[in-house]
Amino acid sequence: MVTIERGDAFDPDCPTRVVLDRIGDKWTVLVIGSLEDGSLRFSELRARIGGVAPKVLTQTLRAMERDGLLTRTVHAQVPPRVDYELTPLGASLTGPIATLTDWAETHLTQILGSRDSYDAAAEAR
Amino acid sequence: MVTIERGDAFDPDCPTRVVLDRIGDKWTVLVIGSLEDGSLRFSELRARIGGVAPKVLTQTLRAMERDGLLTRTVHAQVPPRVDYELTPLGASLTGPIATLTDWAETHLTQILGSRDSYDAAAEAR
DNA sequence: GTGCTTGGTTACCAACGGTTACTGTCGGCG
DNA sequence: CGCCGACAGTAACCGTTGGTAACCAAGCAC
Repeated sequence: MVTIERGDAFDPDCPTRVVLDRIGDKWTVLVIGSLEDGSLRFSELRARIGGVAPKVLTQTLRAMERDGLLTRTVHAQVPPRVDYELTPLGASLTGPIATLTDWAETHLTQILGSRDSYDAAAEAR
Repeated sequence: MVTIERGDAFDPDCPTRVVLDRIGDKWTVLVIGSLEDGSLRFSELRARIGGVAPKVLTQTLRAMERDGLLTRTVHAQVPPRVDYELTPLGASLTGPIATLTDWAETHLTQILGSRDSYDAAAEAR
């Protein structure tokens, strides 16, 4: 057996890397957080997530749709309306992501502090 | 109190974004995984993590050191020796990351399948 | 002196993320 | 009739970033 020793993702050819890349995408995380409690339309997502350019949001949404994390529903209306909604697969990601954001919130001050002292030391150097 | 509505990270000025950015970095995740069970030297990390360029590894390690996730110890030896080791803060990240990689491994086939059908549909279009 | 090892740094380059501006469509309004 | 505005993007451009290849410094063995 080839026991890939717990991590697996250390092999650049391992597809888990691909998944990690997607999860690692900043916007993906924020989109999932935004859709956690219901579907939203494009412009609502844009407003909810501060500072995202439409092109980038489109790219992110398409990639997520491709990966089966969300569904894209176009309503043939006069002002076009497109709803985005998490699939069960996408919803199953909210758990792990919540774990991560919890960690971030908990250790935020610690990190910022460490960063300050590092910069101060570099300054003095 | 300013209740930032569960997510917080939706404000681009919120420092949690910064933390998410770091966590979202592909290499950071892999470095933490590599150091999980003990310190490693630069070249060991390089070998362990497939496909990382020295420059990028250096950047990643410096950023992590700055954030207090790991310590960098230089031994004044003839062939220089530099050891990298997780701090308690860095080690506390292994939990959340494990959650994520577990998810990735569990849903990998599902994602890959979704991706295939999406591509097939696009092909036919 | 030359070569070897380790741990990087320094050009250099392509690709991607991001910003701004523009498009298409249709209803409504003047 | 003709123009405007809303929505959901797309197009063109451009700067930063990730990545590659080459080089450097220190000391010891030869």
